[in-house]
Order: sequence, then C-alpha cells, then structure tokens
Amino acid sequence: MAIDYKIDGNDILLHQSDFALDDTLDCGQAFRWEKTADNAYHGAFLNKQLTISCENGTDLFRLHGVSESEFLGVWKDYFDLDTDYGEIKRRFSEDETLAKACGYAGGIRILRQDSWESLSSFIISQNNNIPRIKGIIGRLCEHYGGYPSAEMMRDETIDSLGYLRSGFRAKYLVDAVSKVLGGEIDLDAVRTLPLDEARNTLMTIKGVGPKVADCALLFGFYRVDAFPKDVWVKRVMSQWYPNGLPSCTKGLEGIAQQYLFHYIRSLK
DNA sequence: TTCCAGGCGTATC
DNA sequence: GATACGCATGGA
Repeated sequence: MAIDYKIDGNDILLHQSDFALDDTLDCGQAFRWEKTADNAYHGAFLNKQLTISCENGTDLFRLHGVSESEFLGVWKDYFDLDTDYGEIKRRFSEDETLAKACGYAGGIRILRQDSWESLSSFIISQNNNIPRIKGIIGRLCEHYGGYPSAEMMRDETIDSLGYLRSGFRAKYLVDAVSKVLGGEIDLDAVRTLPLDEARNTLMTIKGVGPKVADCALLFGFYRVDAFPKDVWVKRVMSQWYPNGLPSCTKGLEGIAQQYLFHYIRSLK
C-alpha cells in the first residue's frame, strides 16, 4: 500500500485514513505529545521534534518543517503508516464489543516508539495516573533537553532523581539504567526474542512486572501480540470477555487492547 | 479525610 | 501459586 503524500513548501502533506491525532497521541501509549492551542500536536521521537496538525478534521495531515527524506526515514515508520488499520478493524469488527471500540476511536495507530523511552516511561507509569506520568517525564526531558538515553542517565542515583518527584519508582529507573548499560539487558536482542523470553528478560529489572513488560514490548518494540493487562483492561476482560479474547484478535492482541483500553475509559 | 492511579516487591501460607 | 499489604506523590 503506497503512502499518499506530497511536499507542500517546507511541509509534508499526508493523506491518511484510519488516523486521528487525539486517538493516537493522547491514548496512553506515549506521554510527551502536547496539544497546542491551534489543535496541533508537538512532540518528539528520539532527538527529532515534530509539529503535526490535521486540516479541518479531514484525513489530511501536515507535518510542519519536515523534509521528504525525514518523513520517509523517520515519521512514516513512527506512525506505522505501512500498516493497514482499516483491514485490522474489519477483522476485529466480527466481535460486537470490538466493533464499538473501533468505532469509538477508529484513528488509533500503534506508534513505533523508542525501546528505552518506552521501557522507562512505563516503569514510571506503575500505580500512577496519566497526568502525573506526563509531569514526571516532562521534568526529566526538561532537565536533559529531550528524552535521555540510558547512557545519559549513567550517573543518576535515587537522590539525583529527586527533582522528578517520581516516588518509589526512582530506584527502579536506576536499576533499569544499570542493567541496560551493564549489558545484562540487550534491548536490541529483546526485539527479536520470542515473546515469553522477551518478557522474562525485561522482568529482571526491578519494578518491571508483567504489565510494564508488555507495555514496553507493545509500544517500544512493536510486539503487537503482547497484551498488557492494567486495571482498565482487567475490567474489559471481566465485563466482556470472561472466557478470553475472541479469535479475531489472534496475533494482534496488543492492537485490540488499545482500542478496548480507550473505549472503556470513555464509558466512565 | 480518604481514595485512587496504564503495578510491583515482599512476606506469608 | 495465590493472596495481602505497603509504597511516593498528587488530584479528586
């Protein structure tokens, strides 16, 4: 499926179905996209910043100040534009609840985020709420002028991270930095391990249990068969799927999870 | 004031 | 292996 875009001055103008900025950038998978006063979003992937806006609620998106090579080399993959979410939603819509969930937030796409940022962000997320997660990550990025690599955080201690006000999670961040830099965890190797081994590897980090590991795998390693069960998804399962997920989600459980997570939160 | 938030470590059985 | 409890912080 070819990507439909054109160059418009200094911008890229993208024609893209099954994509909405609110659904994708404010659905709890990424924590440092900010909605600006004019309904655009400003955020970053690694050290690349981006402002993206939607042209009047259409399926036209403007990537401001982005060259064609940067679009094709960075943002096309980040926004997962090679995946046909229309096809995935048709498949999911065999199931009545998933049909409603896909209808509620049909513009969700799974972002292909950085593995370290995703892992450390979801360590911060545990027993925490989304506004406060964003606050902690915002203070971290303000301190470093962008999201820090594990290498940049080499000398951090529980005390030096005090300004984050991340509570008991600071010691978990320190342990994650230590294991990644010490070679006990090779994030590139995790990418290609079988799902169970990948989970078990990440879970050797203090503060990384099944849920944080699955979120990191889904959002930071694009392991779309990982199915993170947080408090909301546990409600989804007991309310709608007491006997397990329907078979139409097989292999794409993580994508189904994101539609369902967003949907059940909207009902509260 | 109490409860809760995209959970997990630890103790205990 | 299951279950109970504490944990930093801050908003509701």
